Amino acid sequence: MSQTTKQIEEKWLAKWDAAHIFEADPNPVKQKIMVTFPFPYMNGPLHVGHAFSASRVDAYARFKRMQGYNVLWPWAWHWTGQPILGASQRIAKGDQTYTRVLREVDGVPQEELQKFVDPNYLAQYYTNEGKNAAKRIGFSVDWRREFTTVWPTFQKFIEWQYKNLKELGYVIRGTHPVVWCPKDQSPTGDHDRQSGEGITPEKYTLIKYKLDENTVLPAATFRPETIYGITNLWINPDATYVEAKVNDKENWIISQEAAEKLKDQEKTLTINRTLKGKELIGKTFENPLTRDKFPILPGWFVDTKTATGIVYSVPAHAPFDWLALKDLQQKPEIMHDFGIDPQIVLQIKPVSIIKVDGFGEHPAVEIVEQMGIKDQHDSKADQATKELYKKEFHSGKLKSNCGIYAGKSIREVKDQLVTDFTKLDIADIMYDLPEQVVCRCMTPCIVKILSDQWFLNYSNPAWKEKAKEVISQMKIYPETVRADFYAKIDWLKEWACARTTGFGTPVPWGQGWIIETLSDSTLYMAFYTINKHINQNNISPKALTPEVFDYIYHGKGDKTQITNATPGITVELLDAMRKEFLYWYPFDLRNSAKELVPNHLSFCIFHHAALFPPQHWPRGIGVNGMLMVEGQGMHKSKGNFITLKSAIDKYGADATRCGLMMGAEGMDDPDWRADNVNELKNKFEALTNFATNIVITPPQTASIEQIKNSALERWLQNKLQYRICEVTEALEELKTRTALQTALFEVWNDIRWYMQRKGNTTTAANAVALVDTVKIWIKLLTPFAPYMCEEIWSQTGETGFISTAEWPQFDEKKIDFEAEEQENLIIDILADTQNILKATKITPKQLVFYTAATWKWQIYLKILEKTKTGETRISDLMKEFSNTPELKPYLKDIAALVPKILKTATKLSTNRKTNMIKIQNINEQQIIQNALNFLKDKFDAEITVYSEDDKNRYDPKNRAPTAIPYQPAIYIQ
RNA sequence: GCGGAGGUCGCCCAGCAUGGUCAAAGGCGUAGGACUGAGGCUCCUAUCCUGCAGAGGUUCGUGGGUUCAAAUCCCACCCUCCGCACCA
Repeated sequence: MSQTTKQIEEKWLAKWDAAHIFEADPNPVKQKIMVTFPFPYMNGPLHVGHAFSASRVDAYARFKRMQGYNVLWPWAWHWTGQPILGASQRIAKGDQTYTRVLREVDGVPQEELQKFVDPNYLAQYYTNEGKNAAKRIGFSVDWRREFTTVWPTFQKFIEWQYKNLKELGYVIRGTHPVVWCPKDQSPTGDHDRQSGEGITPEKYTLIKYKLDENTVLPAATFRPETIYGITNLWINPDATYVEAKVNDKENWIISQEAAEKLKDQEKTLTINRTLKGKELIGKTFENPLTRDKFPILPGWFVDTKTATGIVYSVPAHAPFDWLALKDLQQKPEIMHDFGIDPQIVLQIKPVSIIKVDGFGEHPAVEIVEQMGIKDQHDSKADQATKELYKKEFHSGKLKSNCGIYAGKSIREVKDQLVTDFTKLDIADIMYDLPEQVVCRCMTPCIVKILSDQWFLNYSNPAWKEKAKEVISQMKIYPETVRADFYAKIDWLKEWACARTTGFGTPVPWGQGWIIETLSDSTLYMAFYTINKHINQNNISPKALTPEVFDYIYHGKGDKTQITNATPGITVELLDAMRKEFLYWYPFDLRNSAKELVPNHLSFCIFHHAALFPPQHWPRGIGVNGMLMVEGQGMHKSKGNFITLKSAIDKYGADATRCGLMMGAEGMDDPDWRADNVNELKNKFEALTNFATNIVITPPQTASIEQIKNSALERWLQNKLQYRICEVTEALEELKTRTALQTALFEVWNDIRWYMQRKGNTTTAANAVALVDTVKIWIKLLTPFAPYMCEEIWSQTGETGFISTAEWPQFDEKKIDFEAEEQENLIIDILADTQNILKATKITPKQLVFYTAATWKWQIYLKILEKTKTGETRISDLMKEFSNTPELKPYLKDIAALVPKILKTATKLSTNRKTNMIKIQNINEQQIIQNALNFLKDKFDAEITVYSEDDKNRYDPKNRAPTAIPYQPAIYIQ
C-alpha cells in the first residue's frame, strides 16, 4: 500500500470522526433506515469473510445516507459461549501449534499472547483490534451504541427477553440426546472432536421380545415394522451379555456395552449377573405383539458395541439376515455345538410382509441373488441392505399379515407404529452412534440424554405460523432465499437454549444454566436503539429492570411509577429510550452469509415474531455466499486465512472493500483473489489520477450560457442517466456486485469513449461536461470506495463530505434519444469498417462513406414501424410502397432494399425502433462530418462523406446504392 | 438421506422470469500497438472458427421435445457446491 493511500485513509477517517457524520439520532423529519450485521464472535480477529458481508451492509448504508435517509448502523461484539474460554485454556496449557497460529495468522504480539490466559483479556484484545479494523475499512458505524454480550447491561436485556419468552410459553423443559464426553462432562460438538465429525446420535427402536414372563430381550432396529416378519433372534454366542433390572421393573438381557450406555439414557440399571451369549442360543422367545414363538440362533456377526447387541432376523427383507440364515442352513451341524437340533434352523422360512415394486415375495433373497452375494462377509451385502431399505421405505406397502397397518406404506406408518408399540409397552428407544466419536481429550464419546434441559420450542406450530408471517412481510435479498426460510422454519424443532459452561447470561430462573450463544443473539438489534443512552448516562445494570424494558419495548406500565422504583433513570431518559426504539425499530436490513439462514437468521425471525408486534418485525434480510480464498474455503489450518487488518495494510481499504464486493452477489460464493484485488488497487490509483486531472483543469472562462453542448455532451449526459438508474436499482436490491461494476467500469468506459471522440482539444463545453460527469461518477462510487471518492471530491473544490452528499438523481430531461442514435451511427460505422478491414486485410489509404438517399428513409421508418407491431410480409410492404406516388421512380430499387432492411430491423430492439421512429430522419452526412477527426485518427486514412443523392460523388465501385439509413455504404481504398 | 443453490465463449461471471435486440455485457488473462530511459503503470486494438466488403459456420452440462425461432420454455439424465443442530 502506497504511503499516499494510507495518508488519505487516515485523513478522512479522522475527519469523519471529528464531524460525527455516522452518528445517527432520531430525527422526526427524516425517514430512517437501520441496517445491521450479526455481531462477530471475538475469539479471533475480523477477517475478510466478515468484511464481505459487512461491506455490503456498509455500501447499502452509505447509499441510503446519500439518498437523504437518516441511517443507523450499529455494531457490537459476541463473547457468549465456549470458544473464547477454550482458546484461553489452550494457551494456558502451552499449546504450541495454537499459539503459533495466533502469532502468525492473527498477528498477536508475544507480550500480549501471555496475557491471553485470561479469557476476558483475550476477547477484549480481539475486540479492540476488530474495532480498529472495522473503522479503517470505512464502515459507517455509530460507535456510541457498541457493547459486548458480557456487559451486565446487555445481560439485563437478555434476562428480560427470556423472562418474556418463558411467560409466553416458548421456553419449555425437556430431554435431548447429545454426543457426550464422559471425561469433560459436556456435549462434544463437531469442533471439539478428534474424530467422528458430523456424527449424530441415531435412534433405535427396541422391540422387547420376551424370554419369559420377567425377562425381555430388547432387539434393536431401525425398522420396527419388520416385527411382523421375524423368524428368529441373533445373539453373538462369544460375547458377554448382562442381565439387569431396568428402571426397577423388567429384567433386560443386553450386551455389556449396552448396559453402560443405557445408564446415560435416562434408565436405571442394576446388573444382576453377566453371561455368555452362548447360554441363550437355542432358547425360544415370544413376539410380544403376536405371541408367536421363535428360536434364538447364533450370530457371530452381531456387534455388541452397537445398540443392545441383540438383533432380530427378518430374512425376507434384510439381506444380512437372509445370508446369515443361509450360511447356517448350509452348515446345520454347527448347531450341535449348542446342543440344538439342526432341524430348528432348517425349518425356518422367510416371512414376506412388504410388497415392493420390482421384487417378488422375498426381496432380500432376490437382491442377494441378483448381486451375486456369496455370504455375509461379502462387501456387497452392505450395499444390498442400503438399497433394499431405501426402496422398501419409499415405495414399500405392508401386506395383509401386518395387522392394522396392512396396506399402508412404510413411510406413512413408521412413526405411528413406534408410538403405538411404545404405548403397548412392547417397544422402547435407545440412542447410539453410527461411528465412533472421540473427543479432543482423546476420550471416546457416548450418547447422553440431557434431562431438565431448557428448550426454545421452535416446534410450536403457532409460533412457526407467526414466524412465517414475519417472513411473508419481509423484503429478502435475493428473493430466492425466501423459500429456503420457509423450509427452515418448518424444519426447526426444539432448540436447547441453555448450557452449563462458557461465557453468557445466566438463565434468570435456572441455577447453573447460561443462555446458549445462538439464543442470546436473536433480538439484540433492539438493544442498539437504547444502548446509546445506557452508555452515555452510565446507567447501572440494576436500574434496567424488566419494568423498564417493558416500558421501552412494549409501552407497558406507568413511567412515573417505573422511574420512581428505579433510581438512575429519569422519566425523560425513559421516554427518550422509548422514543429512540420507536424511531429506529424495526431494522430495515440485516445481512449475513447464507450459513446463518438455518440458525441465527431464522431464530431472529422467531424471536421477533414472539416478542414484538408486526410493526416491529424485521423489514429486510440479506443473504450472501461464503467467501472463498483463491478458490478454497478460508481456514486458519489451510494457511489461507486473511485478516481484515492485513488486507487493509496490503491493498488499502477501498480496494479491499471493492475486491470483496466485486467477487459475487446473490447466493454465489465470492472468491478473494489477491491478483484481482491488487489490480483494483492499481485501477484506483489510475482512476484518481484520471479524475483529478479532469477536475483540476478549470473549465475555460466561458460562462455557462455561452457553453453550447454538442451532441457528444448530450450523449454523455444521456448515458450517465442510464448508469445512475442501473446503479441505484442494483443497490436497492443489494446487488452490490452489479452496482459496483456499473459504477466503476461502465461509467469509466463511457467517459473514455467520450474523451476519444472529443479528440485532443478540450473546449469549455467539454470541460464542464467532464467535471459534471466525474462528480456524478465518484458519487456513484462512494458507497464502495469512500476514501478515494472523498479525496477526489475535495479536489473538485467541494467543501462538504461526499459521504453525506446527495445521491445522483435520474434526470429525465437529460435523456436524449437523438444524441444516442447519432452516436450509435458512429459506433456502427466504426465496427462495420473494422470488420471489412479485418476480412480484407487492407491497410486503408482512403475511406469513403455514402449516406442513404433521402427517399430511403421513408421506407426504412415504415418497416421499423411495421416490424415493431408484429410479423411483416414483404409482399404487403411492396404493395404499400408501389401505391405511394413519390416512391414510384424507385420501385425497382425498393424490391431489393426491402428484404435487406427487414433483416436489419429484426436485429434492432423495440426500444431503439421506437426511438428511431420518434427521431425520424437524421442528418447522417453532418454527423459523420462532425466525427471526421475521430475517424481519421482511428483509421489513419483520408475520409470523405457523400450522400447517395450527390450526383458528383466520388464512387469508383458504385457502392452508394447499397446504403441504407443508419448503415452508410463504405468504400475502402 | 433431507433441504437448498448451480453448471455460459481460457478464468471469474451477466443474460434465462417476459423466446427473436445473443457469437452472448463487464472484469481478469493473453496478443499486438502507443506512451516511456524502462516498465510488472496507463491508454488503444484484438481475443470461438472461417472469410480480400460490412458475411457465414459452430457454440451456452448431456440427450430429447415445443416453436417460424431456444442460452432462455418443457421432459429425462449427468455433474458440482452448500447447510443439517446444542456449535459459533
